[in-house]
Amino acid sequence: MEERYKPKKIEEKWQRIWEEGKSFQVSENSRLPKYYLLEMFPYPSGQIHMGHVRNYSIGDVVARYKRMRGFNVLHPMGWDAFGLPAENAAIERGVHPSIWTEENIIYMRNQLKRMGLSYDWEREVATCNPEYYKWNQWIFLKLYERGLAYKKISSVNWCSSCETVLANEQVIDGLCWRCDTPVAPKELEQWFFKITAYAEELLQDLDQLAGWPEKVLLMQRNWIGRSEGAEFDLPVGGRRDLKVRVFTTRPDTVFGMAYAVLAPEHPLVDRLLDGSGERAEVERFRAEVLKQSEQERTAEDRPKRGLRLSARVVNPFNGAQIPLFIADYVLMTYGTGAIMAVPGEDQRDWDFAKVHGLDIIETVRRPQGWTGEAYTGDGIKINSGFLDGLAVADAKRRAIDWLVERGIGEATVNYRLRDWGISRQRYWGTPIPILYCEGCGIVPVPESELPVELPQDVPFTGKGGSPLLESQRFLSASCPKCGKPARRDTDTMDTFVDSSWYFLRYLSPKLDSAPFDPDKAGYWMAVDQYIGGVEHAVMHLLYARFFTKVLRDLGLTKVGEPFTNLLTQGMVCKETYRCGEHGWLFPGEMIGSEKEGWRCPQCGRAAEQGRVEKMSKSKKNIVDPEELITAYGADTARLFTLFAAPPEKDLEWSAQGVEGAYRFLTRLWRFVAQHRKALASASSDLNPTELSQNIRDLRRLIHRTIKKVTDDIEGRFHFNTAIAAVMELLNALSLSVKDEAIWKDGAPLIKAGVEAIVVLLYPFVPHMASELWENLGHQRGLEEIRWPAYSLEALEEERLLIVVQVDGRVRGKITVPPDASKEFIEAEALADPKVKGFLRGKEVRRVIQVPRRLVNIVSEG
RNA sequence: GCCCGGAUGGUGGAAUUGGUAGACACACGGGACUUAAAAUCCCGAGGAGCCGCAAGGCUCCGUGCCAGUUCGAGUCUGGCUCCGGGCACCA
Repeated sequence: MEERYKPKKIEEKWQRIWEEGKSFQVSENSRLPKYYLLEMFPYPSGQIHMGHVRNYSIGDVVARYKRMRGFNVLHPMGWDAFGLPAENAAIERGVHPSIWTEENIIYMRNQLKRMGLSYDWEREVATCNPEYYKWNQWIFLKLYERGLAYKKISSVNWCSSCETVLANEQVIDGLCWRCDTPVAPKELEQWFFKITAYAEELLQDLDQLAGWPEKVLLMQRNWIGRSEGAEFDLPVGGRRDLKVRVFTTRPDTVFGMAYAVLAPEHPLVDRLLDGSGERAEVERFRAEVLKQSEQERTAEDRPKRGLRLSARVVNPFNGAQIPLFIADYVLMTYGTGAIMAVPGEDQRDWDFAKVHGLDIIETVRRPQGWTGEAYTGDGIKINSGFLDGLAVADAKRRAIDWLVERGIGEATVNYRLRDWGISRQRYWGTPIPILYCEGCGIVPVPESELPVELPQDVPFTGKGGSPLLESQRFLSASCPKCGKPARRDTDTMDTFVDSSWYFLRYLSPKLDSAPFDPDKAGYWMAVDQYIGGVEHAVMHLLYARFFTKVLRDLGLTKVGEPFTNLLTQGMVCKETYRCGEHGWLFPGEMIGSEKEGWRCPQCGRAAEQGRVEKMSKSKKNIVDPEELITAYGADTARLFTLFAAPPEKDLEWSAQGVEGAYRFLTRLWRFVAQHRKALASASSDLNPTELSQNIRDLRRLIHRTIKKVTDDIEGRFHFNTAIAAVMELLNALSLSVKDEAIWKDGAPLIKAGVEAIVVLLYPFVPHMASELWENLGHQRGLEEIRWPAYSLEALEEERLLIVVQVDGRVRGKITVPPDASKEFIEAEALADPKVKGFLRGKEVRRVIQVPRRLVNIVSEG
């Protein structure tokens, strides 16, 4: 064994051994219980970043740990390979998206392999391969057959100069990111998946997900946004043929209705106009509203803008004619696109009524001393006709009954969740398998003709709509029904479609007769542990849950929830530097020094140290994992990211922290190298003669460390504290080996301690642990070794330290035998000289004991 | 704006169920080794103050801010401040 730790050499060695030995390939044919571990697959952007290093290091700990616990672990990896950056690279650098993507995958796969991650690479998938996206198309057709895929008009961000659709991130302050032209909405007919058909089930089933973080469940619940209420019609004054259907969650407040509001886009608005003057005003108002984002329109701190129409509507409950408005704070996408407004009991309506000088009628008695504006709490109904005297909940029911009896309304459940728009006017995605025939209309591409492949020969200009429109070969087809010429749909699918079922494709990645093998899904599903960034807490996870339910209803899998346990990891952050004039600076490009201060290379002015932010290219605070691995090795990179913070918290990058992780590994290496010979001759049995106190303490520490590391990995993924415990054990062993007496009687224990460290560290730093294990004389690799057990007997404390408080403040400490009685401990505590001092002249009122920990003596009432 | 989180020494963090705040590590300071430096090893340390020649001992304050519950609060409750994630075409 070499004296020096050479990570490059040993990491290459073990990676080769794992690869040649196919150590991590798994099949369904195992007597062991299955464990499906999944990490969110990366977008192949070019290089892995620290977020990936963190995500996959966490995952690999779990994978290797679970194998040691005797599970048949499926741990796959693949590529979320469709997306905008590839198309941007094509536009900016003239590389074809498929080539750019393929090169990135090759490079990044190599980087992941150099991290020593225990994937079954035989199962790798890339969503941009026709063998994969064929099944996106197949699933689309199944959804279409079931009425779960449909077309409707919706608006997109349109740059009139580039004549193209922009993604939200390509719109900067309302302007096109390429040409600074103001972006305007444009109405297009687009494909939607009817996720709302599953809204109730998606909500209900959250209750089954005990293994998900509470905050994610809450975010999903709020996103789905179920609200119960009523829908009913308001007749338009003097227009027998017209009525406005409104949705409200507060049917009990109908007697407080001061006015009604339509969304400016509401189709009924045009039919309510009186003359060209009003039409022009409405057009002007609509144009203003269109400039605002939905977020701006609904912001509670902005003035609510509205336009009063000449038409009036009738409150069916009391026959009152009330004003009708169009206003920005009512959205066409929620409810019926129209509301009744009750300023007394709704703050938005209250704000609006104040601005427009409208009546405010209170319909719920305010509590004593109420000073607020709109009152949304419970109470007794007033000013409400037949509802007077009822509580809010009863009044809601009575009001709905009243509506139902007269046939003008009904109880409804409304969701904030909207259908999922999947159309994208782009090239680098899955083509939507639909044809348009002049005679037959919309015709799905027959299954037998899938996949509809992306054509290679298209220009990438960033202008003029989807590149697919430029390919005649792609565009023209013949109608499968009548054989006449037909035109292909040129939209491609949202990339969230790809990632909504990839975890199923891993189960049979090469199958060409179905998206996945139902038998294999029966064995592997659901995913036992899913690990990825918090930023996916709502959308990706909701879409994947939706797809799983649809695939279940298609009879392909039995599970209704894809991910049993979820770990959402925090982001990787680092400090930033910027120049007042030239913006963000790379630490490496600054001039000057740490002592005299860093300066901007362009203007020489002092660089301000900005705050710690999420690593991103734009803020120039990225650290390339490649350099890290080259300089220190994969084990150090892994150890640092796992030790610096618990997984769910943000991780702050620290060059010194990396240095520290490396130093620990070096120290461990040196320790084993120095004592290897002595350890080799140590027997593995302890001398049965009486052990000294020091040796008994060391034995307890070893077992306590095994327990601590086990509990930290198993229960809560707190790898930082697990590693800290191992460090403590190494510190203790380092002291022990200096003690002749311990060597004499306890050599086997030192050996057991070193081996425990190596085995416990294997999930974290597998290369180093494997190399040390081999050097300790073991023939079988750690892949075949079981996780160590601890002995309860060895954990037994020989004496307990009890803290003694007087009136809640620590005043003394006593040591007692572990089986000491309450009475004994109380007597000892009261007898402690320091405690006595604090009790002098005071009366003991009561004594509180926490078993094995603490005594609190309360002296005054 | 709305929804969801977070804040603990000079720094990252620990304290798992309301019971010794600061484990482990980094940075720092001191010492050993060395001709010297690096590396390594050992020691110290939350802040303020007090007692003592010294070793050492003692007191108060302290987990973003303000209240509250409790014998006891980093942990629970209410109200704030600041920072971050998501908000439906980034993935």
